[in-house]
Amino acid sequence: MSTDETGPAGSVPGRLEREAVGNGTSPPAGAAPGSGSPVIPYRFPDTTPLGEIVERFGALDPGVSTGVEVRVAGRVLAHRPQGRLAFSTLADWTGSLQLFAGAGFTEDFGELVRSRVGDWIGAEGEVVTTKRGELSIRVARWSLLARAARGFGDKWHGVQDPDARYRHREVDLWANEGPRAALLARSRVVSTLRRHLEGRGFVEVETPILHPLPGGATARPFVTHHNALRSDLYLRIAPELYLKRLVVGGFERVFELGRVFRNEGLSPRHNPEFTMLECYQAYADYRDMMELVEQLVAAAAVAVVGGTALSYQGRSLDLTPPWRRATMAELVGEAHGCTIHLEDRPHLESLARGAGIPVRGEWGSGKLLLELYEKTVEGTLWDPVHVCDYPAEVSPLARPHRSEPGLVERFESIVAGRELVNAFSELGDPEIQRRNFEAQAAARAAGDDEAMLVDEDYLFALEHGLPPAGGLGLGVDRLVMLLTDTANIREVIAFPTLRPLGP
RNA sequence: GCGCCUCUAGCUCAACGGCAGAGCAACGGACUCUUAAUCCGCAGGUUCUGGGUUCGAAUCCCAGGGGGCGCACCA
Repeated sequence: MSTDETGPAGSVPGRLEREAVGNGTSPPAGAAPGSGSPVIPYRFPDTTPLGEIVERFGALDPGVSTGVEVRVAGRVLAHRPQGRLAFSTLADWTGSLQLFAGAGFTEDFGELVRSRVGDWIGAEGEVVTTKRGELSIRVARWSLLARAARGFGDKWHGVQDPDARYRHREVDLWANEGPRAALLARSRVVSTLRRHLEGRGFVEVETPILHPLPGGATARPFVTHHNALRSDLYLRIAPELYLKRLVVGGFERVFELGRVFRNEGLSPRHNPEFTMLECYQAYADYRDMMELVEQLVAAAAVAVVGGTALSYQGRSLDLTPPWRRATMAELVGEAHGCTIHLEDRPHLESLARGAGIPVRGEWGSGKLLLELYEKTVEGTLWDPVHVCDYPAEVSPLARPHRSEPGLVERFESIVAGRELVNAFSELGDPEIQRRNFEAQAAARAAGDDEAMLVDEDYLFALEHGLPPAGGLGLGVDRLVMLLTDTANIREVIAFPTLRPLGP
């Protein structure tokens, strides 16, 4: 076998046969060992994308011969042999086009007739229209590029079983319409975010994924172990602290687009690993971040759907800047028809009990306000809102509000009832930061296993001076969900986390 | 982690206590303009797994496994 230049796929047809266990398919009878089973080429260069051909020739009259020869490659999505003629639908990632073959003008016509849905094929021929007027390639020569030994699902229904779709995404991508569009949209979103930030002078950086201490968010981490260092490390729950250390180091505008990992339950809106955009801008505050969020989201929307007004899950959604800005206290007051004062704890407590929230004694009035907001307001917000001015006690990394005691300059951007962005005027005072960390550590000691730890390296960095800065974190998967009108986060992740099969 | 629903041929689904079936795919054949091509033929099963009830279980019960949704947690 090692001397056979056609390689294993072409030289050992018997192997194909043994591996074709799925649906009982096997090579055509004509491809028995030694009797000329097709030779798979190592390359098939200089092809024209099918979408380009469709666009160039558009609508022609029936029965036209253009005189233009093209070379194309793709996957057979439908196959309609008809005696001494055969029609196939070939698709690549730019579009699809019909192949038109005939015994009188196509080399190896008999073999082409035996090709199957799912096979990869390269072909050369003239661009024509058939008698019925369909743009086609009149195949003169062709080559099998890969044999599909397994099927791609039902012709009408594709593959519907979610388990099969997510476990075998390669099948899903060919068998169903939506998934490929969703992943391409995701790519456009990421590319747009990156270009937009670079256009504003931001520099993309990469910070560690293996953290000696989890930090930058309240979440349970994944733990792993480094053998040579003989120490446990944590997969990052947020890049925040490292990015701000870069700002201390003089990187005035930084961003990172990357995966973070949180050891929490799965749901249609939560995957254990997800993509977050975080950026930090020196000399800016949280109001500047609101403007940045609006421009980033609007740019992504234009890139994917062509505008900032769209439809999500049957409801219209307008992402056009500027977005509404309201404080958390205002929104909670609106919902309950009263005025909220953070210092009026008995009032907050009675509202919470009225809303059926189990109030815990150790909660401060800030935590009470946050609970009220999350349980009674957040899910009801639809069009975008920047929810501003969070309680200090639930925001250990944000800077105290310039005029409102007990609050910090923090906002979350809520779109379609869900948190899309979390952002602050960054806390640069190392003494306040140390006190906040210590309060978190105390909560952790009291049993809150999502509370933060004291990060001495981060405090050391702050002691060298963090300039005034605004920072934001944006959930990229959720943004893609909004722009592709999908309800399940797994639809916009190529290979979502699934429970492993087997014993 | 808890609750509800679900799992039948490669795929999409019937059969719902009484012989496990259809369409598509695949395989063999016919067919010179098809479009979900059509027509003829052939083959395809641990009904997710293991127990139980019953004369008889895909169907009812119990346990386990995968998935979906909801709750909790969170972005």
